[in-house]
Amino acid sequence: MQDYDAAEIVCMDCGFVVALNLANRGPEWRAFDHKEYEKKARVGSPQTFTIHDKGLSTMIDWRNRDVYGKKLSSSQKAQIYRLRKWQRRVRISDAYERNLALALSKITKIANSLSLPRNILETASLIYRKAVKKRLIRGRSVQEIGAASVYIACRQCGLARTLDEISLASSISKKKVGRSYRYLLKELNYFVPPMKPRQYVSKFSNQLTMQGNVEKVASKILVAASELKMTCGRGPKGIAAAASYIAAALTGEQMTQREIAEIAQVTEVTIRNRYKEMIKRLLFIMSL
DNA sequence: AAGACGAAAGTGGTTGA
DNA sequence: TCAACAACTTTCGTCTT
Repeated sequence: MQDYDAAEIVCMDCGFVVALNLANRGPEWRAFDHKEYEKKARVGSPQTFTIHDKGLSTMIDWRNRDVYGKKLSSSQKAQIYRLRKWQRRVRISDAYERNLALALSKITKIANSLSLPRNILETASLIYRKAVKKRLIRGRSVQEIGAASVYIACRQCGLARTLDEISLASSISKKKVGRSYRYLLKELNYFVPPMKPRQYVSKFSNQLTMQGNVEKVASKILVAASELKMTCGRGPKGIAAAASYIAAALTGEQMTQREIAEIAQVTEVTIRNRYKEMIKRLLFIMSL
């Protein structure tokens, strides 16, 4: 996955940055509202769901000149003026378009502040479009639905982002994001599998700047743990944190429980409980 | 002195009557 | 609508390195 805004190639499994400094082949601008969009749009830009008309519309130049650069006669000028007016009306005429333009810019903002890869942004935009089409936004906050779309997009792509992070980036309370999230899932008939601990592990090890094999060991522990049916009914974060802790210890990279608890957003107690269970079971298996 | 440990009470969200 | 409930957190005193 390529993230042009951050000029990175990002692994969609774990969010790991594979390469930096790509050439940006997309448009060099971003549009936050329709006016700005009109100023910056040009032919040949790639299609994207993040702009309300998918970046596909034509636009009439504002200078009153013809293709040869000659000034237009006054009757031509008047005609062009009328054409422009109509085009404006056609493009952002109804509430639908206006809503979309606003919401997509909000979604872009959230995604950027979380430095999410481009395809998450596209997915979130697509989800939002569906929501609008089904008239699910009526009487609801655009921001809330936007934030929820981003969250769903993350979950669908298996990127470990918590409600907290989304709520922080969008400055909308966790409760509201969660509510809208469930609402969208229900109304759009989406199914989102619960987070796998595995996905958290990669996130943690990135944030902890641990070496690659710590992550590998942690994954192995998780596989073993889930085979032992130890993962059901438990919060995936706690399990992932515990696995990371054990893996770090095994590879001689000793992390304190607090350090892991900090970035995993669980308490040391939870890590302790999980990892004690795991150690017990794993040792038992190994002694067979 | 810092980290790890564990008991006990508290919290917020889900479930089932 | 409400109480029971499971998972997790908070708090705090004690043990270990």
